[in-house]
Amino acid sequence: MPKLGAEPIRRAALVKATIETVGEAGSLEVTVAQIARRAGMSSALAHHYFGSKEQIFLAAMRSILTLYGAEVRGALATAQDPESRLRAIVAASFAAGSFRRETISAWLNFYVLAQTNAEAHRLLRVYQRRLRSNLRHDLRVLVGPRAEAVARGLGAMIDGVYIRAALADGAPDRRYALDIVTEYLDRELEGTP
Amino acid sequence: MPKLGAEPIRRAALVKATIETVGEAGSLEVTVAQIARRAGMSSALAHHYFGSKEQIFLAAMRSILTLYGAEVRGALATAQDPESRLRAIVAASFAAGSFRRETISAWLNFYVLAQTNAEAHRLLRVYQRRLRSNLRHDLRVLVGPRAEAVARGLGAMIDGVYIRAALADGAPDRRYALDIVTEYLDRELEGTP
DNA sequence: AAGTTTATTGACTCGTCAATCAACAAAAAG
DNA sequence: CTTTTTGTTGATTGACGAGTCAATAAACTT
Repeated sequence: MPKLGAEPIRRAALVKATIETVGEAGSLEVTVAQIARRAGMSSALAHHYFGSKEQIFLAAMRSILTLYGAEVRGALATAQDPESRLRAIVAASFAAGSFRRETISAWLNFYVLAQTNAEAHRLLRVYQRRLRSNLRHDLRVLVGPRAEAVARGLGAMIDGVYIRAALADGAPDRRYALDIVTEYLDRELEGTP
Repeated sequence: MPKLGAEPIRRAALVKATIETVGEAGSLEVTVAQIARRAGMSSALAHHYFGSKEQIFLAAMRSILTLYGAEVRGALATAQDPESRLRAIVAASFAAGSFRRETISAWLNFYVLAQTNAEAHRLLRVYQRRLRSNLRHDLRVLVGPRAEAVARGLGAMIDGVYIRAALADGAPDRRYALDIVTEYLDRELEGTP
C-alpha cells in the first residue's frame, strides 16, 4: 500500500534504526535485515533506498554529525562573550541530544569506520576541524598564543571522555563528563580577564 | 615436520599477526585465514591453538596491554619524585613501543570489542583503573584534592589523543601527542612545589 | 619397534548475509 | 481506463568465512 512521499520517511527511519542497532550491538557487524526490521520494513527496501550497507552507515554518521552541529550552533546563539561561547561549545558536546548511550556507541563505531572508509574519514575530519576552529577562535581572545594547544587538548579530551562513556556501564553521566572537561577549561582560563 | 615446542612460538606469531592485520585493515572484520597466513600457517592451526577467533583477539589485546604495562613500569623505575613519576607515566603512554600505527588502530578496535565482549571489557577496565590509580597516587602529593579530577582528565585526554592518532594520516607523531597532554599537565602543576 | 603425543594442513560443512530480481499493488498522469 | 511512476517484499543467488575433521608426519616414550 504505497503512500506516496515515503522516501524521506523511510530514509529517516532507517538512519534512526541504524544508530540504535549499531549502538545496541556495540558493533558495525549488524545486518541490513536487523536494521530494516527495526525500521519496520524489509531489507530489500533498505537496499532500494540506500543502495548498500555502506551508504546506510554513512547516512547515519552524517545524521549524528549534523545533530551535533546543530547542538553547537544552538548553544552559540545565546552566548555573547568568548568565555561563555567556549563553555557553550563544550557543553553542547555533552548535550542530552547527542550524549546518549546508542549515539555514543555508534559514534565510536563510526570512528572505526573512518579508518576504512574514505567518506567517513572525510566527515570526521570536517567535524574535528570545525570544532577546533571554533574553540581556537574564542580561545585566542582568552589565552592568546596558547589557543592552538588548548584547542587541541580540549578536542582530544572531549573525544576521550566520549569513548570512555561508551564503556561505562549504566546510563552515560552528562554532568560527570562535563565536569572533567570543565575542570581543564577552568584551569586554563584561570587568571584571564 | 613438527618441531616440538612450537606452541608458544605459534601463539606469539599469531598475536603479532593479529595486531598487524587488524591495524592494517583498521577493523576487526579480518579473517582468521588472513591472520594465519601472515603468521605463516594454516587457519586450521590458528584454530587448533586458540579455539576461536575471539580468543585470538583477546590474546592480542592482552599482549598490547601487557606491553603497555611494561612500558609504564620501566618508565617508573628511574623516576624518583612524584612529578617525574607522573611525567614518566604520561610519556610511557606514547612510547615508541606502543604508539605505533597498527597498535593504535588495534587499540581502537579493541575498544570497540570491549563493548561486546565481557573479557575484553574487563581487560580494558583493569588498564583504566591501574592508570588512574597510578596517576592519582602521584597527583595527590602535587595537587591535593584536585588529584581525582586531574587523574580522570589525564586518562581521558590520553585516550582521546590515541584515537585521534588512529585517524591522522602519516606516521603517528609521538612528540606532538605528548605535547598536548604535557601542556595540560604543566598547567595543572603550575605553582606547585 | 610399537605406541603416544605434538604439529600441521587440505578439504569440507554449515551458516550467514549483502545484494538482486521478479512480481505485485496503489497512486498519479495521460 | 490504461500507462507510468513509486512503493514494497519474498525468494533467490552467490560469496565468504568460522570452525571441524580426517589424515599425515615427525618426534618422544617405553
